[in-house]
Amino acid sequence: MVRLGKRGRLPGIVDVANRAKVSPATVSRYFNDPDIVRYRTRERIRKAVDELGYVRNRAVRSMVGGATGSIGLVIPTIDNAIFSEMLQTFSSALATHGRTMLIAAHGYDLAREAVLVHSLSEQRVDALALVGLEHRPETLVQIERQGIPAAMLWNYRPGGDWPCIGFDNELAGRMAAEHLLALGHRDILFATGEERSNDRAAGRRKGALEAARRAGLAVPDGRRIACPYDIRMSKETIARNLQDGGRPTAVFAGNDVIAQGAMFAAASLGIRVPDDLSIIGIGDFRGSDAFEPGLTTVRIPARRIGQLAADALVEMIDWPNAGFHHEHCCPLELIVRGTCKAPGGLLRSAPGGNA
Amino acid sequence: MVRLGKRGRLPGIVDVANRAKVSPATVSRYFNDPDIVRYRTRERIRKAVDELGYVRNRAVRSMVGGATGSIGLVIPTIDNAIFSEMLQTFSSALATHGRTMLIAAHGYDLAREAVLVHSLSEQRVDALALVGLEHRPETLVQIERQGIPAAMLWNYRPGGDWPCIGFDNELAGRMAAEHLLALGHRDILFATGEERSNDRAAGRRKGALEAARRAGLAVPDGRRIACPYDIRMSKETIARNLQDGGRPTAVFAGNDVIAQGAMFAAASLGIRVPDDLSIIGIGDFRGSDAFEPGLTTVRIPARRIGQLAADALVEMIDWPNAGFHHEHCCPLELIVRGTCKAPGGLLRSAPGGNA
DNA sequence: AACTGTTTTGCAAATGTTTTCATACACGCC
DNA sequence: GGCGTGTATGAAAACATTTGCAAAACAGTT
Repeated sequence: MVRLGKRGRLPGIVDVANRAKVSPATVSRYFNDPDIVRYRTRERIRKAVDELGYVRNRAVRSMVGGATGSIGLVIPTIDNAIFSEMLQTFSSALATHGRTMLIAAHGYDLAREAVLVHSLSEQRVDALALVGLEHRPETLVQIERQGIPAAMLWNYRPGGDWPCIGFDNELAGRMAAEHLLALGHRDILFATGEERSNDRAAGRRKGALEAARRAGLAVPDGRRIACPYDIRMSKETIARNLQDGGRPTAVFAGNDVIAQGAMFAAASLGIRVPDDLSIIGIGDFRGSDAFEPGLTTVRIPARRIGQLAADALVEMIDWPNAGFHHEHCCPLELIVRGTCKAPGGLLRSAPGGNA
Repeated sequence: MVRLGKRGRLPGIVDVANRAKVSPATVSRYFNDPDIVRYRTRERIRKAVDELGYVRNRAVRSMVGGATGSIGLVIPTIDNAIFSEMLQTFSSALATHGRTMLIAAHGYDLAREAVLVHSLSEQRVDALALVGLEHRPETLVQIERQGIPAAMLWNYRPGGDWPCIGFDNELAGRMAAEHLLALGHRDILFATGEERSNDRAAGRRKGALEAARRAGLAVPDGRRIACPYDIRMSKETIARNLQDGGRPTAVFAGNDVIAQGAMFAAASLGIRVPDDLSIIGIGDFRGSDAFEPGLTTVRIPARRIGQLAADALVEMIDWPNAGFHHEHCCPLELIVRGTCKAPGGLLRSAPGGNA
C-alpha cells in the first residue's frame, strides 16, 4: 500500500532552519551556494536535512525568478529507433548538468506540437528543444513570449532565427543517392518518409532526387513512394513495389527503419541483397550494423547532436545575456557495409543474351 | 537569435486580473473550475489571457498543496526497443489526462536510480513509476516520505507493498522454454540479460531453467550465458557460442533484442533458422514480426502496461484516500511465427548413419 | 582596547497562485 | 419591505523559497 506522509505536509526549509538553529535564508544558501556558509553551520544543516528527510522544492524557484532545473524536449516519436540514441545522450548529458528532462511526443503532428510546447511552458521549463525547423507560428510565438532559450535539433540550415544543431538532410539524401548512382544504378526505388509535418524527410527526398536529376536520371512517379517509419509497414509497402513488373535494382531508403523493412521485404521474396538488389539507408541506427549483410547507410551523429544540444541549452540558461548563437552542422559519413554493389542485372543478363 | 521576453517578467495571474477587471481569484477559478465563473466574465478573462499571452504557472501550485501535473517515470534505458512502446503509451495516456511525463534513465544502475528518484522529488512530481520490483531501500524510503503515489511496472508479484502492473517474468521464461522443450529440443543455449540490478532478467532465467529441470534436462554452465541488451553485442556473443564444438539446436533468448542478435549470428554463420537452429525470444518488440522468418516469441503487453500504469497513477492522484491497491498481472501470449521447429539434426543425421 | 575589513548570518519583502471566508447581488416568496 | 436561497466575485491569508540589505561575528592590526 502507498503510505501517505505521516505529517500533513512535507518538511520545508523553515523546519530545517529551526532544527539547525539557523534562519531559512541560510538553509537556502546552503543549497544554492554552499561555499558562502561556514563549515560548522553547513554541518548542522546537513544533519537537520538528513534527519527530517527534507528535499528541496525546485518547482517553486520559478516563482522567484529562479530556474526549475527541467528542460523540455519535444520530439515526433519515442516509439522508434530514430531518436532513441539522441534522446539517451541528451538525457544523460542533462543529468550531468544537474537538470532533468521533460519529454513530450507529438506523433508528427505540428498542431499537437504547439499544445505540447504550451504545456511545457506551464511547467516552466528552463529551456526547450524541438526537432526540425518547421513549426507552427504559434509554437514559435509561444517560445519567444516565454523568453526561454530554445534550440532546433536534427536539421540544419544556416542563418535561421533559431539556434540549430543538426545536419544537412538534403546532403544526407544526396550522399546516399550518389552512392547508388556511382555504383551504376539507373532504376532506383525512392522510399522516403511522409513529408507532411516532417521537414527532415522532405529534405532527404529533395537531395536524393536532385542527385538523380543531375545524373540525368528521370525518376517516374511509380519509383517514389512514401513509407511509414515502421519496419513491418515499410516491409509490406516495399514488398509490393518489388513484386510489380520491372523490379528496381536498388532501394534508396529515407532512413534505416525503412531500409530494414526493405531488407526483410527482399528476404521474404527471395531477392538476394546485394546481388539482386542494393539497399541504402540513412541513420545508422543501433543494430543496423548487425544486419546480414551489414546495412550500408549514411551515419547521423545522433549522440553528438544530443550532447551538443544539452551543452548549448545549459550554456544559454546559465549565461542568458551572453548572446551565443549556436549553429552546429554535424558531419555525415557514408558507412559502406554489405548491402550495395553494382547492379548485377546487366552483367548477368548480358551473357545470356538479352535481345 | 533567441529573443528574451520584452518585459522583465512574464505576465502573471494578477496582470490578467487587472486587464479583465476581475480579481486574481476569479482568474484562478477560470482555469481550475471554469463552470463556476459566469459566461460574460469568462469571456473577458479569455480575451485578457489571449492579449497578454499569459500561460499559467503549474510549477507553483505544488506550494499551495496543489498538483504540478507532472508524473515521473524512472526507467533502466530509453536507448532501446525494450521499453519504447510502453513509454509511448504511458506518455500519451498521461497527456490525455492533462499530465506531462518527466523521464529519467539510470542505465540498470540501482544506485543511480535512487538519485533520480530524489531529483524527481525535487521537481515535485505528483506520482512516480519505476520499472521492476527490486530497488534500493533509500529509494523506497524516499518515495514513502514524499507521500506520493507510486507504482512498480513491468514485473508482477502479488501481495507486495507497492502497486504493481506488469507480468510474470518467470512465467514468460517458462513459456518460451517449454515451447522449445515441447518441440523436442534437448540442447538449448540460454542467453539471458545481465541479472545484476535486473529482476526481470533474473526471473525469466529462473523460469526457463526451472522448465528445463522439470523436463529432466541438465543445463551445463556453457549453455548459460549473459548477453547485453544490444543487437550487435548479442550477435557477437551468440555467434561465439554457436561456433564452438557441439552447436545447440535452439537458442532461448531473454528478450527479443537478444533473439534478433541470435538471428543475425546464425545468418552470419550460414546456419539456417529454423532448420538448423530454433530461436525464441521474449517481448514481441516492434519489428520482431517483420523478421524473416518471423520471430517466435512471448508477447509482453507493453502498451497495456503503459496504459494501465498511467490510469492507475492518475486515479491514485485524484483520489488519494480511496485506498486503491492496483495489482495487475497482464496476460502473456506465445506468438508462434517461423523461427522454431523440431530439432532437425537427429533426423538428418540418422539417415546418413551416425556411428 | 579600539579600529578596520571581511565573512557569515538574519530580517523581511517579494514571488504567483490557490483557497477560505465573506460579501454582493438577483430573484422569488411571504 | 424583510427574508431566505443561490450564484458570482473579491479580499486576504497561506504556501516555500530567494535575495537585498543590514547587522553581527570574527580576524587581524594598531
